[in-house]
Amino acid sequence: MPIMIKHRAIRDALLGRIVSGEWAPGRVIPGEVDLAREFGCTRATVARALRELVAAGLVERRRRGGTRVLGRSGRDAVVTIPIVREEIEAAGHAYGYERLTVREADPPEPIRQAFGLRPGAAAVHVACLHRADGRPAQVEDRWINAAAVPAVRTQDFRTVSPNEWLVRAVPYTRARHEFRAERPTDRLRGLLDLAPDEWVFVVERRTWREDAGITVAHLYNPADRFRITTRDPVAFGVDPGAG
Amino acid sequence: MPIMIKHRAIRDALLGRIVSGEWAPGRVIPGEVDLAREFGCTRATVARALRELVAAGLVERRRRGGTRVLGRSGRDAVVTIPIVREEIEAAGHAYGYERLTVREADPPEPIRQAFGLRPGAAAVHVACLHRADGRPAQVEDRWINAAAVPAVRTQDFRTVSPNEWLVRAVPYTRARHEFRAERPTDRLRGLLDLAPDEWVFVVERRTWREDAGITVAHLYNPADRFRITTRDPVAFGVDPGAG
DNA sequence: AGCCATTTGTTCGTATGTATG
DNA sequence: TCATACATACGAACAAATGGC
Repeated sequence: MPIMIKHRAIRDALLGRIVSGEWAPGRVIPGEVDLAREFGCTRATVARALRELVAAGLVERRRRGGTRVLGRSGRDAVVTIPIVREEIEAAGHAYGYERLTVREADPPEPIRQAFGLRPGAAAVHVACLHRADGRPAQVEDRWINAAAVPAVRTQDFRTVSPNEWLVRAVPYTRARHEFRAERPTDRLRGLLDLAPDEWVFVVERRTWREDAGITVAHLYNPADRFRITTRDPVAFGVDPGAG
Repeated sequence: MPIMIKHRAIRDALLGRIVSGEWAPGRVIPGEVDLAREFGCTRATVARALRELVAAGLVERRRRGGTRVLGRSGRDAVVTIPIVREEIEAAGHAYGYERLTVREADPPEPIRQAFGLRPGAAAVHVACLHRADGRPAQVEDRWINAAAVPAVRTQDFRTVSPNEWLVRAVPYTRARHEFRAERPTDRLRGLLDLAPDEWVFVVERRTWREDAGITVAHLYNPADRFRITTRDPVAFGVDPGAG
């Protein structure tokens, strides 16, 4: 049993009063000096505990106004974007990778806009197929901004998937994702071996480095065997470790 | 122009060195005392800046081992679970609500397990339909644990949707979501006025209070006109406010 | 509108504990 | 073993914002 870490104990004690309803949303809780006296520590320690509750979105603080409990609209959640290779191997299946096509070309209009490229500027397009025990699991369709990532021209992606190459080679500063379901094209239906009426679950991933677009990827998954799950954003609710 | 806040300035300076690639993943960055000397402050201030980078998942710290830059697998993102009424009104449509059924009954096995209920224990089931300008937008199918939320028996949900009633009346401590696409039942196809081959995008939401399950909801959306988007978890990358 | 006490926000310097290479 | 570097905490001081008189 680890010894008690004060700021964490305080944070958890306050958390308990909030989730138990003892301190209802809207209520102003005692000030730092009062809490410091109650818990037998200095203001700085209480402040640190409160700062974590702010980061978790549970309370709001204002000078002079004190610390107020927020109502949890409770709509924020954290998703871990799955990496198909890891998912397949974690499930105990054999991972298979096959590059379908790679070419340098003029990207279509929506992609060009995402990259902020002028017409005629070049980009690299890669399509590939990921398998689990030989069965198609995901089609990856990706554009990479050749201006932002010159090294992409030297890659043929024959054995390394663009996904894995990019995370290693190219740092990015922003990412955005979109989840949706789509009617598959005939090509997708064939590649993924879909049931006649089956749709695809699409994960669209875009990354930027500062303001320059790096890549736009469409990850097509058979909707019958794909899902995305979330977890709570308040990490310390379940894991007190990350302080 | 706000005056410089040291720990924030330091945090951003370090962030810049990381995202620019000057400090590549795997590299051990200078220690707290060195950074404190460089930035002209005390160790505590540097430590606070570094703590935020840890929280953001950009670096890893170990006693004696120092602070190491992490490769961004970059898979964490934040989703805001959409509330159908807000989405519809934000889009400038008229929101319509219709309760379909409400009854107290024995929940099916998967729901019972989620609630941790013994067979025979009662729960309330509600089904309702949300509309945008009269057009069906979402079917909400929900079980509520009557043991954990006794007040649910007094509600008929004729005018207030279970969603909005719950967020007001029942605090929760944990939530989990799952996104997937499904072949609709005939009933759903009719209710949502789906195209003949159209699938539904399902948001499954479960909430708990401590260890007691509160509710399991299935939100069925026409896949043709529904999507979920994410944003970056590193708040200070775009908004320096949340320190 | 303006003053002012209150409360949070930031930083300092110091001290000591703890994991670890 | 032991020096190292992070981790926690203290007490003090001043700055900045702001709600209420």
